[in-house]
Amino acid sequence: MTEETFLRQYDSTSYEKPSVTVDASLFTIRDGLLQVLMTRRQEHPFRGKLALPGVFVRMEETLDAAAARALYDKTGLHDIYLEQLYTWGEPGRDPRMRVISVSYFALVPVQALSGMAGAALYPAGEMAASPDIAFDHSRIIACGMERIRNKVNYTDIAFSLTGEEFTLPELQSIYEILLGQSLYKANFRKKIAGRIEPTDRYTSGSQHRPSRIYRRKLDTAE
Amino acid sequence: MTEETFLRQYDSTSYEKPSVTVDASLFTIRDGLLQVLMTRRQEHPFRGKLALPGVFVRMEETLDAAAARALYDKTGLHDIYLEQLYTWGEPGRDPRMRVISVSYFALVPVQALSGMAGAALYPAGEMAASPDIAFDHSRIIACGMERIRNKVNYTDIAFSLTGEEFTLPELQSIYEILLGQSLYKANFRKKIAGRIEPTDRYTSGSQHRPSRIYRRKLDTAE
DNA sequence: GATAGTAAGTAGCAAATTGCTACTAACTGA
DNA sequence: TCAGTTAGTAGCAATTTGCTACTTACTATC
Repeated sequence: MTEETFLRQYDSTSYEKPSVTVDASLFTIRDGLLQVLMTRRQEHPFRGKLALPGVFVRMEETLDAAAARALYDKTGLHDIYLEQLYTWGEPGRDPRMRVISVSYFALVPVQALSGMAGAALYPAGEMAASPDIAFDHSRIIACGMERIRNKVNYTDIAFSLTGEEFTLPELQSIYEILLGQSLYKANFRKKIAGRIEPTDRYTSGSQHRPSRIYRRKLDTAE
Repeated sequence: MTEETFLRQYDSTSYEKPSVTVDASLFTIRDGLLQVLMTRRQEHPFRGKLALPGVFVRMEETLDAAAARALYDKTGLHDIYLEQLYTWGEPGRDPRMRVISVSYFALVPVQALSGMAGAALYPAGEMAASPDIAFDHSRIIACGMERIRNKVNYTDIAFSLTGEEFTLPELQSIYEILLGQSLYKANFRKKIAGRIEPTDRYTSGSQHRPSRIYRRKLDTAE
């Protein structure tokens, strides 16, 4: 059957349709590790297993809005960095019915989650490798981690994981965790020098040299 | 309403669901330009406008399979480079009903399309900029071009646009077209040297120095 | 068969970036 | 004051990139 034939015959009420959901992986850095927000399922299927927050897409709602809603329901957070990741549609990925899931990933500084009692964060690396996660959510997390790793070097997503103000050791640590490798201090500083600006303040309280506090430079038209 | 409540109440038959389609942009290089396969719509909506090949996803079919089917219907080609691009779900993108479209892009050497009378290829740049394309397919094409441009440098997707054998001037031209900039011959050659291997043959018939024919090296474990 | 035209292919230097080591600076606690 | 610790800087070597200029190999034409 060609596409034209199929379209001509198609009637939006007469064919069975898949359900569409959005699943969102919210990443943050805590304790020097990339961690991901997960919920424990109360219902069949995969009852008792960890899963990503997800919602069914409403008829009048954009996909982005559905993803934001899934995270808002769990965290109370608005306006966080959110990006579409990949769409998963394997028949059988949900044993109940055909479900097509549009996945998203989000990045927030851990401070933003402080109210949540930190309850639902789990190390992303472990989640990506665990065989004991609901649905195909383990693969989704792995996919998100890979996407982040790829984008760190040519975008500013790392800044989504800091507060407004940060020190360079903090920022470098974020880069290192996302990339999974250590970086040379001097080179790192040269590379990001153009994207940050110093404040005149310094950290204090540590028992070593204080570090200068920076903020992001919103591009002064190069 | 929280997610748990929503899930508990959800019954796969009682809610209205969006339709799910797959739209595929097949790119190739012809006449020194990136071109994309399009069809002219025979039906409402956007009758007479150019659109990407697309199909409704069948209940028992993976998304990848649906994308392959959409292209097979138009080209007769199997086993081409195919990658998921982005999922478009804006309510109103199809005036008939809520349609969520998972887009894919494909890359094929133009020789593979020879049988098709080349009928349906159009310059991708123009399609991406044209306001007169069906649905949001113009944006999808723009998104595909951008993805390709980003991936050229850190993957081998460019090879999907050559035949089995190629000359270095040909390959360089593909890179230049995909990247939208010219490259230095000597540097280009150094960079891809590790990923190709020479045959002992050369082109002939041109009225200048023949170029050596290469093929892709399937990685000999570095 | 010499020569002009053209594109393939190579050499090699300059500039920029990256890899890496080693230093100096600023704080605290003993 | 000194030891411990981390922040921050200097600077060289190695590699990659930007760029120019050359040599090579073919055809067509005089």
